[in-house]
Amino acid sequence: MFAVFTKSKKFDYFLDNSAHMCYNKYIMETKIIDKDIHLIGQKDFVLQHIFDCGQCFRFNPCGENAYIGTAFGKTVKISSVNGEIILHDTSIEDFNNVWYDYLDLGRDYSNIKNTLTRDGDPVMEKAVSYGSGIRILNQELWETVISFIISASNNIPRIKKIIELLCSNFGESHTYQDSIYYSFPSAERIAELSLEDLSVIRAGFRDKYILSCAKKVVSGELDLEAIKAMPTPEAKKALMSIWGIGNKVSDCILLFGLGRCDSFPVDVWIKRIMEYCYFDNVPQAIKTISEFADKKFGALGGMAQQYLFFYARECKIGIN
DNA sequence: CACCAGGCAAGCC
DNA sequence: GGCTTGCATGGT
Repeated sequence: MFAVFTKSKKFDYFLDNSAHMCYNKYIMETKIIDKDIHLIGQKDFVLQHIFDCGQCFRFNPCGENAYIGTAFGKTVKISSVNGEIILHDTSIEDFNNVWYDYLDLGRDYSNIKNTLTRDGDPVMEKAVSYGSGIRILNQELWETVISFIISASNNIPRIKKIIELLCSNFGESHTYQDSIYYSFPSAERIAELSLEDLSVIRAGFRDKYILSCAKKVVSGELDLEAIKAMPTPEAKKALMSIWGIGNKVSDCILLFGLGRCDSFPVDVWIKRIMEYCYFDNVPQAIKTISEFADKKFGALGGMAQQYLFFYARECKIGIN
């Protein structure tokens, strides 16, 4: 005996006594038990691959096979149990409006991996096998801009620490599972701070970039919504007009905040692994590596970049 | 102590 | 245009 529970742009939900069942056109089946949403048969989804490949800085391990983090002002714990992905203590509304897109659940990563390894390239075969469950998160643009300004000449643990301090000091608090979490502070909130106020986050020389960027957004000189609609070259140019954002950081923002999957950011890790795997370990100019990647990976450059980045870090390739 | 970290801006030539 | 240098902070 089924009854229609609710209907969204992405799913039709049916009520079956205590459990809501639904089916989506993209592979997976979804089951809602109490306030937990179970993704059954979700392919190409490994929490460690998604949250430990340096694309986002606000999700952290939480016990065995679980991560907890905040995005779009909402906190969620995601676990992996017996092949099911469980989003804990969330709602259908948040799943549809936030987490479905954030986790990029509408994209077929098997197809992407097949395409990247189609030519039998042993490098991509290996990279894809290491990070088989990677998905590129669709993150909030403002947060991505500031996060990657902070990333410049920095290491991932410290980037995470600085962002956490930024949020806990200046974000808005909310409660999730009896603990307090903080949203990413708005441009308006940051713009009203002084450099001295901001010094508590220990961002070093990047503090002035953060402040300047926030003020540009608040004044309207920088319109992030307009950038979303721009073709990639124009969007990149607009991003690079921001103090503290250069070639590499803008490529990261294009990929992680603007969904431009062809963007191939070349950082020290990517430079090393590309030289090691494709240039006989001979140092190359960043521009050479970019052009090689664009030609080889084309529209899937960003995807390839994430598999390579994860692979390089897992294997410490290029380090000695 | 030096060197490095998901680079960038500014100052040179 | 391309190349060099200083930069805040924390870890090894």
